[in-house]
Amino acid sequence: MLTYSVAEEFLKAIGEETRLKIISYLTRDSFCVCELVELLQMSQPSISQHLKRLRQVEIILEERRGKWVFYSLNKEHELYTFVLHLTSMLPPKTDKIQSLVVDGKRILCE
Amino acid sequence: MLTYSVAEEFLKAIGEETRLKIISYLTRDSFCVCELVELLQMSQPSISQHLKRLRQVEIILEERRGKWVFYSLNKEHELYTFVLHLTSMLPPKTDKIQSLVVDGKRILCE
DNA sequence: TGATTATATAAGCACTTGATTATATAATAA
DNA sequence: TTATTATATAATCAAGTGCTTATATAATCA
Repeated sequence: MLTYSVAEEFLKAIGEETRLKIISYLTRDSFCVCELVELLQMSQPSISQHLKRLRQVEIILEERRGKWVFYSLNKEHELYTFVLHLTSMLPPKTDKIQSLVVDGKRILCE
Repeated sequence: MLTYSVAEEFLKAIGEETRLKIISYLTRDSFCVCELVELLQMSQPSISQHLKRLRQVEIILEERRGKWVFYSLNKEHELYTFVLHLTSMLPPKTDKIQSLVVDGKRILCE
């Protein structure tokens, strides 16, 4: 059972356009920070700060692989299905991901 | 289909402890402002401002009856079931409502 | 080792938020 | 009509938000 305070924290964490887009991307696959920078066309510090906010409510998980840190959705989270329900109502972000793949830039930082 | 911007606005509107509690009360019944003031133990202007915020995203409806303005959940809202899903995970607010009824204060302003 | 790449963090700043106090508006009661 | 009750709005202010720029940390490469 959630508390009202925890629900507030969670909704504030996901209730921002950039963070909603990040979550939407992560429903498709896991991505490293530099890929999200490319997909969202925002500065790296800004993306890192948004990821931190999402990490704080534990809706995303991080995993370092060499130079890169990959982020994924936390499928064990109490509100994971709730998040999926929401993102299912939002425009899918598949097109931009496909562009990355086609351009051979699935990891494009270097 | 929602837009990311509309989803952000909506989550910001419901993502606040007092507003979540208001919504939770409204899943049980409709209430006038003065009842919500009593239930939530907050100032009348503060409650009115929270109600305004919820009205702006149209998740609640208002209806004047004499001196009182009653608020209810908008069951036609695109995100109504989403909201019910969320409140179902939060502690129910039935006890406090029952106290009002027992005290014969279901409309206690005057 | 030093240079490069990837990511995180800190400081600064404009903007938003949520409370309070004061006041305006709307309906009813005397 | 005037007084009272219910609700909405406005002004103020401290705290939070999200961006930018600058810098720190972490891993890899030459």
